[in-house]
Order: sequence, then structure tokens, then C-alpha cells
Amino acid sequence: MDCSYFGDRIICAVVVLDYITLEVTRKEHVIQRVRLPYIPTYLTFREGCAMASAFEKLERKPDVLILDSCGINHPRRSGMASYFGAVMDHPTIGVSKKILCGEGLVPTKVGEYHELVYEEEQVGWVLKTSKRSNPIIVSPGHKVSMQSCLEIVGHCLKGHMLPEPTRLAHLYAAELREELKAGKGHQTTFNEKY
DNA sequence: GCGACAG
DNA sequence: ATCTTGTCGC
Repeated sequence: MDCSYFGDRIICAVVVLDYITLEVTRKEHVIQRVRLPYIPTYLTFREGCAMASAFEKLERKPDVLILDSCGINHPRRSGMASYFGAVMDHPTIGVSKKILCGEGLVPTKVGEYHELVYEEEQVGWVLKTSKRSNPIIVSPGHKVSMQSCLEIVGHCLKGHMLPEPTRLAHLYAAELREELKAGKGHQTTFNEKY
């Protein structure tokens, strides 16, 4: 899942892929009004409601959810991936492009990775996924081990900076944003259950 | 007080 | 996240 914005609207897009083939199985989305500003370490309160509504639209839930955010690599060990996973009681993994907290060696060769450490504790990984892009941060969200999150994200890589689920959700969210901008937002129906 | 700070 | 042109590299 990933979110994009347009004016005072937030668009949350979710794309489900088959784990073996990485082919898209399902796409859903919701549009809501932005209710809170972005405040570092409190991202869940800005995007959480839209994500919950989008996730509930899936008749069949995926085995694991990858979010564009932090997992346990967070000052309170509760990045949006962890928080959302706990609230929805569903396995999650956090994938981000910048470090919110913690530090680790910088991987330089594709496939290379290092531990992301925060307060003497490993909270994730710094992974080099493509030649030109900066490494990405991978961390356990909820009900996924430190080892598993790395394996799962690694399996979803196709030579791009981001794993396919995140990359495709990002593209879909951007596509929906353009449609809204073009006025094609016929279905002005907001899904604001949360 | 200063700098950092997921999206 | 969003605004924004060209540009370097696969």
C-alpha cells in the first residue's frame, strides 16, 4: 500500500501480487480528506485511516503487507508498518527510502546489506537494491522476523530501488492522483469509515 | 539552543 | 508527500 496526495485529499492505493509470479492479483483504493499534518514519528495518524479503509476493501487479504514506512526502526519502536499491523492484527513489513532513526554501514554493491542499529539494538536493514539508487531501509513491522522481512523483500525485487508491491502501489497511487487532478474523480464517494 | 526528522 | 527541467546511465 502507498498514499499520494492532491489538495486536501489523500489517496491510498493497495496492490496485491502473487508471491511466486509477482503478478498483480488485485487493486483497490480509497480517497479521504486529509485530517492531520505530517509530523515526524506520527505518520500513522495522518495515513492510517485511509490505509485501514483501503485494506478492508480487499475481500481476500494478502499474507503479508508491505508499507512505505518504518517498522520497528522508530523512536518508539512503532513506525506505521508496526502500528498498522498491530491494530489490524496482520503481518507487515516496513520499507522506506530514508532513515528516521538508527545507523548502519552504507552498502555499495547491489545485493549488499547491513544491520540498521538503534540504541544498541538491530531494528532493520540497509539494503542496496539497484546500481544507481540509494539503499532502502527494510524493517519488521508486525509478526514478521528480522530475517523474514529481508528474505521477503529480497524476493520481491526486480532490479528497481523498491520491491514490486511498493513500487506498483506507488505508481497506482500516482495514477489515481492524476485522474483526480483531471477531474475524472466521478466517484467522489469518500470512504471515511475511519 | 541547534540540527534531524518515514511520507 | 508535492513543486519542477534537464540530464546521466542502463
